Amino acid sequence: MAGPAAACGLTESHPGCDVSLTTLPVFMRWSEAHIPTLRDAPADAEAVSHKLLVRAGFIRQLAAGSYTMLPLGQKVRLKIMAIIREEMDAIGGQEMVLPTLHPAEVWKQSARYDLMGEELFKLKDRKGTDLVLGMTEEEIFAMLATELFSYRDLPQIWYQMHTKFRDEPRPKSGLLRVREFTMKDSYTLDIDAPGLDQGFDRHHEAYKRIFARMGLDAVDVQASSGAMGGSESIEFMQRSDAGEDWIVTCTNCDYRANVEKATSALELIDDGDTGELERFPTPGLRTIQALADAHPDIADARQQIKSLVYFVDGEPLLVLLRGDHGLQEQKMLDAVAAADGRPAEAEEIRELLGADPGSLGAVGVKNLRVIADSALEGRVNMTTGANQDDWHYKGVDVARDIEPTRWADLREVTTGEKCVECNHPVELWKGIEIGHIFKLGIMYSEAFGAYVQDEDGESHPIIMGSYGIGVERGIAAAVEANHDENGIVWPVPIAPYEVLLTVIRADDEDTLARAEEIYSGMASAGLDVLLDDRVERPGVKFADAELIGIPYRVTIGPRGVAEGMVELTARQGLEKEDVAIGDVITAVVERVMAERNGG
RNA sequence: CGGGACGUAGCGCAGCUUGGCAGCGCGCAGCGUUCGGGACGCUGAGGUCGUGGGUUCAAAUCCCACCGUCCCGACCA
Repeated sequence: MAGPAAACGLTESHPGCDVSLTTLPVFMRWSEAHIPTLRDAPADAEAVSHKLLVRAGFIRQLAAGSYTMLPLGQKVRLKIMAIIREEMDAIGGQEMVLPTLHPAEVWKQSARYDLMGEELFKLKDRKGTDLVLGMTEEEIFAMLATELFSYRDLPQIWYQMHTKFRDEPRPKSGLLRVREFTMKDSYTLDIDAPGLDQGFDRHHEAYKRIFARMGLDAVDVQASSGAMGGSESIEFMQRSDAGEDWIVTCTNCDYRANVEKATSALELIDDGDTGELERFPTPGLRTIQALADAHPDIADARQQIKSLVYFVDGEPLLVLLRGDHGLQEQKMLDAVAAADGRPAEAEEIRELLGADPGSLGAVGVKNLRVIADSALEGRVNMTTGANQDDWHYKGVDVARDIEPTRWADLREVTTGEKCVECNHPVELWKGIEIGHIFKLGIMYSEAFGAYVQDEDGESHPIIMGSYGIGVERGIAAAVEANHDENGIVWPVPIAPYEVLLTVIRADDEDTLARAEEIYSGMASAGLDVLLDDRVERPGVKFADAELIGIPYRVTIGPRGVAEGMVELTARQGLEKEDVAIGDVITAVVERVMAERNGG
């Protein structure tokens, strides 16, 4: 069929090619029985975005955590990448492409070969050489940075967008947690801390613009740097029940942080005067609650010291918290600069402390490291296990009777607690991490010898920052945030197409000819337009259009054409209006242009 | 890695308890009637029943092992 040549990039090699739904290799309709499942999809089980993206023909799963981007999905992906590229270039970023396949040697040099554990894909080539598939590329960029010698070469912002690999223990939720995905990773190189701050702030602002343009309302929150190392990091979280992170935000001020980092204000507790340390029998009382119930006068949960035994990086650690507080494991790991931690087994605990969980405590413990939560500081008349089954101590004066190796903020914030900055209540919500920016410092520069000389000829390690955006995760987050019971509702800037021409009676020559004229005019006007010239019943085409979620739909049918009219429908809200054929291109251009840059 | 579920046609599933011709719906192909909100009739194509082993005259069905996928947990920049 004769199509508008300008519309199809393949036209020269495919003279008959037309851009239309029928040219998509995969375009599927689903049985009626299938649709209710889609509509009833529980928000907290399998991610809605996954169902929608599969059913609307954007992605296909190859294996757990591996996805094909079908033509529609690839269109969205490329639009997101274009937005990222524009904003990165705008802050002075220079795009390059580094290998994904790395010699293991490189990762051993930064110590991350072991630090990253099993999440790092490791393989061997035919000669037996150990190789790694990159999960992020601080190492390779640091190696490149060894080619810089002078402060005059700085600052630099380098970036790339390509595939990263992670051997996730459990890929899930469609595109939200995968083993292979596209990441925009960028790196700043600076001579000093103020330079790093500037590069970091530029990324912070650029990321806000990127996510706003993607139609997301991502929230920037304080975050733990985890195994990446570094001094400070900010995550960009899209609120969604499909997310896996919990975020704490103040209901009054602008305090916001990942629970892995967040803290809160606590009410002061008056313990009275310090008393005598005394053992007392507590037969059968093995939980905080049981002890509190049995001895409400001295062992309210807030008067107890909770003692947990962990192994962090293989070493035992006794962790102390207030009885009613929960441990935030990432905080514990950050506090002792460990990569990896797990609760100790009952036998291990007995061997270390001589008692079973339920009767543990830190009084008199000298044989292992003790880390205590700051909420215990200055407390007296506390109750805790005596490291002998069925015995506890009361009258514990934390300062007098316990010698923590270290104090740290370890407890997990919960709903209803007060903001650490303004004392108003905080709330918790789930979010999808779509971006993360880190102030790394000099660890990679030192590992790879990336030094530059300053004005005085003195040599300094380059200070690095690193910054990541997960492209496919951004697609999923956008769908989580923009859908209704009929399907996806793409924001214009990342929609696979901006306008869809739905031809009713595409087997009618006059109608189709008129539709192709409109198509051609829209393409010339710079619109990203798709023509649905399938010979299908109207209901089918409308339902598909809504499932796919192209922002504007122009319905062209014999009835309207006879009167010189077409129907313009916005996907958002599905409001329809009749427009004269002569005006439709202008009408759509106006609407699309107003939304194209997002925000 | 622990717990749970599942694996039968392109998709969604039934059949398995009680072994005996491999089925249904949708989709797909052809013809016809339809056509502004998921039409219908007739005809037809399409399956190593996840893989391997075992029991049996006979296995989709019973037993064992393995593989894969999903969910919960653990884990996770």
